[in-house]
Amino acid sequence: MKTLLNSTSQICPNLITSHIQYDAFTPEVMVVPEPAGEFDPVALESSLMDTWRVEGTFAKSIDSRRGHGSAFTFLEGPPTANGKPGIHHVISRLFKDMVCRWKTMQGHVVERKAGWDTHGLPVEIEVQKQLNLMSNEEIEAYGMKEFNEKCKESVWTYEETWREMTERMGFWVDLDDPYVTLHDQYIESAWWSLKQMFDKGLLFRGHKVLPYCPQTGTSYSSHEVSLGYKEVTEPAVFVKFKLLEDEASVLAWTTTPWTLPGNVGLAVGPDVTYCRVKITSGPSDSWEGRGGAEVGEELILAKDLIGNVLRNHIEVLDEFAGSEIIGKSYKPLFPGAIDGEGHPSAWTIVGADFVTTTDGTGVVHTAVMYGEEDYSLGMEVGFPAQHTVGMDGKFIEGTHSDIDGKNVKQCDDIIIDLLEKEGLLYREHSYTHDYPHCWRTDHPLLYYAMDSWFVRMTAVKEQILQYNSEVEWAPEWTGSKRMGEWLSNIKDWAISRERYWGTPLPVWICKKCGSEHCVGSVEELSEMKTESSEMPPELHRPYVDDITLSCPQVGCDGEMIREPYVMDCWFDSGCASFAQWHYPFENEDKFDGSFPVDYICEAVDQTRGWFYSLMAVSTTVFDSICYRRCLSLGHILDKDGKKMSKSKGNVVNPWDHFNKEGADSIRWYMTTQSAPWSPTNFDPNGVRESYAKMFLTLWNVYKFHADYASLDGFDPGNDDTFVPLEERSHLDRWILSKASSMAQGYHDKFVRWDFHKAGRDLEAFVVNDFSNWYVRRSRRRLWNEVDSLDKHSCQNTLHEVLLIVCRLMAPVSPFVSDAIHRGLTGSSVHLADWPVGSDIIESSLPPVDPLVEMEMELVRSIAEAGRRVRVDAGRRQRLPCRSGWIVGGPDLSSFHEILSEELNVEEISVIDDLDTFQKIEIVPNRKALGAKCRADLPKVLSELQMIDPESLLLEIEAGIAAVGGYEINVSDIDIKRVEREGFAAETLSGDYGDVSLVLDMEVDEDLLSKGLSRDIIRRIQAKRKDLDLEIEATINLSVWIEDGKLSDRDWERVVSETRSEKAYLNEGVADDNSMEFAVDGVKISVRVEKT
RNA sequence: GGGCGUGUAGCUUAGUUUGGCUGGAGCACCCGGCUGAUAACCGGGAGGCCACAGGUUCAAAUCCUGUCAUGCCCA
Repeated sequence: MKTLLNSTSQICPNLITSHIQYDAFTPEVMVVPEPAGEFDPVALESSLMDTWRVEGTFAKSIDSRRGHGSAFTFLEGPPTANGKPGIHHVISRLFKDMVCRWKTMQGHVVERKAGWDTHGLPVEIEVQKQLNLMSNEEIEAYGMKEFNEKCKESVWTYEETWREMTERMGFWVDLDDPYVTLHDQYIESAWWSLKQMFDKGLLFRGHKVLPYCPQTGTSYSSHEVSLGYKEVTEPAVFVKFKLLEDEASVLAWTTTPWTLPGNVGLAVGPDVTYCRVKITSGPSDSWEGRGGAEVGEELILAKDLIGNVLRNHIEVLDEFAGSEIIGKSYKPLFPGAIDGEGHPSAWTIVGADFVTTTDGTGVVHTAVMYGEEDYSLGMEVGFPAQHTVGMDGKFIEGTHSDIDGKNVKQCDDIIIDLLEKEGLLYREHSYTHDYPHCWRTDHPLLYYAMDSWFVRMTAVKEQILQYNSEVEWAPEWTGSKRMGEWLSNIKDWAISRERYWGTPLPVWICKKCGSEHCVGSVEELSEMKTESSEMPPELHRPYVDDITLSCPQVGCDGEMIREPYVMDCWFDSGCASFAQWHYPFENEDKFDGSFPVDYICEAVDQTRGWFYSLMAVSTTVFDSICYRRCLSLGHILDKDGKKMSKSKGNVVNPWDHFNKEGADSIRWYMTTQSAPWSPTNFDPNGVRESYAKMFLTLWNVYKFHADYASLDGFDPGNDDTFVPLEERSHLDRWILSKASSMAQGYHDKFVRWDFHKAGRDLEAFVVNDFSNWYVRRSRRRLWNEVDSLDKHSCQNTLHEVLLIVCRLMAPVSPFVSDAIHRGLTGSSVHLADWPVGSDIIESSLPPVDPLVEMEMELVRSIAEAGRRVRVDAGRRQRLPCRSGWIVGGPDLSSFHEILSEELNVEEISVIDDLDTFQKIEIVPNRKALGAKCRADLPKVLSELQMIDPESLLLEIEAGIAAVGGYEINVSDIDIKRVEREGFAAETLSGDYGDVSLVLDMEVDEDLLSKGLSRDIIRRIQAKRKDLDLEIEATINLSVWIEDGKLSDRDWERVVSETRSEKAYLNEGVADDNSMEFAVDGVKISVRVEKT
């Protein structure tokens, strides 16, 4: 007799050896499977990683598709390797990988170049912390060259960790030839693109108001600002601005008195109501601090705020809309601090929509350089943009003799005194609010207009909106709403940063004539540099800072100096589509073949990040979209829906799962547990569930097949054991058809980005249809040691369905699918074709047979119903029924054998006489009736309930039915058949109509004997399992039965089913080694011994 | 403060586009059954103010308005 190899120590024997040579263009070499062994995902995945490395499977999966000549291009959003990869990186890499693998299997060439984002503030901050350099001065004292060297090193801190994670999770991307934003080639491409913008007149100099720390000389990103909010109490003042050609003053409020010398305008709401009031009494007793107003003095402020602001009795003289005072001039608070020459709007009242009456006076003091709204308003109405404060945080000479050269935050009090002396202060008070502070020095930040370079995105608004609408976004609203809203309020893009580590801004300005020049290549730099300048060893600061250019203006012999900025690192990554190829300096073919890219995928926070910068660059440089499809992923949160953060201690380490359930289980879990764009609450139990349900089940199906195929020497490539579809059993044809329709649905869901739904369907198929029904029903077919058509039929079917399943799941879970595929065919699933096909490859799915699918569905429903019927009738499952009847429905005679086993019924027959067991019921169709009866629906429903169904049906057939005054026809009701009382029966409704199952509840000696034998067999088998016996092992058996009878035939069945070598019935006496149990009052003792 | 998501059983979720039968599954739990079938399987049960409050409608988880919670982006 053949024996099954005990192969628990031998995991996937085909994996490690790489001697098998594959060629995607030769037919697959089928193999006799080896026994599968126990499922050990970590060992399996580790050995597959080795196999892939040795075999070069990734490269082969690409190269083998070159024959079709159809590319699908992917662009990797570059991560920064100076931070550790976390679980959230796994999810985005998963969806990148999944689509690329899928498209590869569809026959496309999918090259995947890795990329690294290596510039930017986070890198500098990291190094500053490391070296304890807390200001720009300290960095410069340390040495910019040395500092940047440190940055360059720091960028690779976690590269190895990233590589390990990437390989371990099975993300196929070319890490050996990545694009790197700090490479000269990459920088040169970025320079080139900036020059395109410059030549189109889209690059300009302006100011950007940023939170700025004068102590460190650094402006801050919003991220850094959020690190340093503190609650502070500061002086706030109500200031009188004396109108020219009018007795009154306009009252304005500010919490930053130091900005008052820079005041150049007052903003009012055009639609806000203002009042002119007259002071009618002196100050109240409760007056605090400095300031005041004379009786008779007139003030203007918003009507709604009079009560909040004023501390004198007043008389309202006039009431008017803000628009009426727009254009009026007032006396500057600090004459001479700002030169208003050429700015007629300076020190006038202007209208602005952002003015509200929620606080202050309804009049907004505007100092152009010290507030973002102030600045944009100033640009709009033509206020002078001049500083009263230097980069050192001190007032510039000539502002006012009392404050010149002094730190602004220390001047609040002096300024208030000055105002008081001039009679310009109405009132002061303390104001408590959250204000950003420098996280390094703890000093308050100043909002300060920094010199900055901009890309004029406002000039290409229409184009970029158009291109955005051409992208296929998943989900749709990321594009139409999130991105669309953002773009419709598009602002010019501030691309310069006053930093050290980044792509240097390639703009030089002539000291003599002031002309600007943007350098677009290394060659151009070399041609234009002055003789005394050296070519830089790399395109970074400080080297490029030292280069001066000869001014190209005709008639100018000036020297050009570089603007000392680096570029926003979003600009770097926004150039990835061409800079990864060093286009246009080389690789023109590669760029042409991959632009616009077919697919990108990142988390949703990239909408305003990389998704935008790519689109901004491609619109301004190429006048084109950059990507055709964009999948925007939801964030990964902890199991309670909270953000993962180190401080909360809820960060999940992917390795915890890599080393436990394996990468495939994480990937499957992440794919199936929610829509890609929905936030994912990461539940470690969910990963375990995926492992236990999907992978364990699939592996055991595979093991079942492989173990017997190995034992039988089944070779799927052997024509002698192949069974044509039409000769296979209904069960085989059913699972093949079911696999086929599932595959088609799976594919359709992939196309619609519904990967989660696709995965759930596949899982349901594997667990419910394939394992719990097909394999369970087929188990005995393979136990048969003799070769038979039926056994071969089953083996071929198992082989074919497993292949379909592996190929469908390969993009999601590339390890287990490959292990099984290699076990079945000797070749990698990643070299196999997508079973559903594509526009370039054929489908390989078996035919769909809707009839057999519908019949089997009914058979399974009947089997389930049978168990319910037994429970209701109190008849245990192992006690057979003599007869069962099926009433109605399609012809299920081909399935009677299955049904009789499932139901434990000796004989299944079909009868037509519905009325023996059934009656009809009328179920109202609410949708149809509601449309017809509207408000009368409840009345009609209750009347319908009263009517005799049989006669109503007759009336409907005759067309004379009416209920509650409404004519009722067939479409208003559904007819349902239900079993009559008193039968052990159940009726099912479905596409096949109504079908009833009726069971015969009679009991006789023969049935009791059969039931008894099943119970005895079951006990013995459990005992065998307890004893850890091999399946082939034989036993010696003794059975004693009291008050019951087992027929000879049933006793023989017990003996053979339990592989008993010696068997004794009612011989000798039961002893301590035997087990006792009772079935239907019959006492039984059993003794099992190993032979 | 603004924009865009999300909120359904203890947990993970389907259903929301297009209103209509008793809101459907899985995990966990309880009862029963079955098993040489795997961390399994089958039948049944318990568990839902469908975040909350209004509105539209004969009818709302679904449409509308507002509120709350949570997440992202912007200020």
